[in-house]
Amino acid sequence: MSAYGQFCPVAKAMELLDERWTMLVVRELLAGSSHFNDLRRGVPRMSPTLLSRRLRTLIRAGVVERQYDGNRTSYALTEAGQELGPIVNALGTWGMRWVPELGDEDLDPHLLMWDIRRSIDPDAASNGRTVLRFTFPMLRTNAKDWWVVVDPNGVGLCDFDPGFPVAVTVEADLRTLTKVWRGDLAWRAAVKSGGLTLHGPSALRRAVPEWLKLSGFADVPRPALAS
Amino acid sequence: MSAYGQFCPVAKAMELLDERWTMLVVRELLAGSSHFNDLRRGVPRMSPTLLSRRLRTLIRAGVVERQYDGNRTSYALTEAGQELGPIVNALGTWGMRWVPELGDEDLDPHLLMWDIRRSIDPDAASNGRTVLRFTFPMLRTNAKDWWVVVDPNGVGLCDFDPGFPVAVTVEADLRTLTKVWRGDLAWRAAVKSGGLTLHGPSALRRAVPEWLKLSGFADVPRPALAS
DNA sequence: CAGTATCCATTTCGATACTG
DNA sequence: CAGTATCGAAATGGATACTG
Repeated sequence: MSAYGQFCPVAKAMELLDERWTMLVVRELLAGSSHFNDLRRGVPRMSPTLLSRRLRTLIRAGVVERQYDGNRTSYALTEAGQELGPIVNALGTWGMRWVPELGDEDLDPHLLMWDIRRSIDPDAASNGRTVLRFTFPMLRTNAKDWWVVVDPNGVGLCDFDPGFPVAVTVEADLRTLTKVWRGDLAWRAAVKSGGLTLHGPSALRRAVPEWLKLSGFADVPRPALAS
Repeated sequence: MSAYGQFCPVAKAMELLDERWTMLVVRELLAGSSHFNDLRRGVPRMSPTLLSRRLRTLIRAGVVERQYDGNRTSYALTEAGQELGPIVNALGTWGMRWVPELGDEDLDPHLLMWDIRRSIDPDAASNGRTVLRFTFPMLRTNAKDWWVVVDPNGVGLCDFDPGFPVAVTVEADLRTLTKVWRGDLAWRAAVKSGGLTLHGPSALRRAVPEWLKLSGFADVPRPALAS
């Protein structure tokens, strides 16, 4: 029931790509996730059953390949999948420009931290391990506190205290940090508004914006607003 | 229930754009249709109720504008809608490259003739009105015979004999003409295979390929096939 | 870690007929 | 021409629990 009955190549593409969640799974693969549970973190509200089904559909369509390296399963984009990169990029750019408002429903600390984690350069921790703590005081859930462990070997994300000393704590309103990440709000303005506060030695505090890269779409030029 | 609960701009874009049929309506608007019943011809299997609903959604999203010119309603893309042009294009290109097979279900004489009609240059009829007849002998439906009336003022499409003298008749197998239109099969090869035959004075027969432009995606380079 | 199984509420869509 | 009304069938997906 998902076929359009059209020979038009746009229709043939959309038969696959307009299924709910599919583009977000592709986006997550493009962003570098390759294991099932990593993919899940990029689409936190998707049930594992559905993710599994979408992956199978993408494999059948020749967009994704399943690999068994050693004893882990992983997923990778085929050449066809890689060619969706510019499309996902264009969609994100379009979304930034024309769907700028976020509802409270769109804020998600799990996804935000997952994205932030991914964008941190491991080499930022020049001298050994560095831990950043993020806290969202307004949240009452178990998604309130996060620890990002930056290590030359990689960047880890915990929702529990891993026990290492914390260099800087970022205390933020969820919406504020989300807007900063998206490039909707300047870091400086966020701090000024009180929606974002750093705690820690001032030298380290000043270094935080160096580590914490923003979304790849943060620099998309917004359309001039008509009023 | 169609929201993703993500601040990611790709997700925000797809909340709108991954709804079934939506991209095809946009494609049709980009191709130049602006009236309800013209749009319908570009998405023949979509019910009018659903088209109406999608248009309303697109209007609410700021992608389409409804206009009342004189006594006709028409739809046009806004600036946001125009910016979907490159995306639709990229999707069609991707579809050509990676979804090359067409099922019998994908063949549709209504859509094919609608597309062919659109691509004919009215000025091709240099000396007054010219009528091309298309016939699909294998079809038993009322979609078997078509008349394309090329006139300096525009190109009309009829599924009944308008009564004007016919310059050339194109007799074709539906799949063959569809493949020619998509650029999957060369005109010459189609004729040779017997899937496409022209009837009429040879001077006019030779002119047909000049009038009958192919799909905008016909020239997309196909990926090298692995075997 | 990498998924499957189950199950039902909800949505969605297609077909058809009809209207100002 | 430009839609709306209605209605049932199908599918879709969310939640949750479970498994090798």
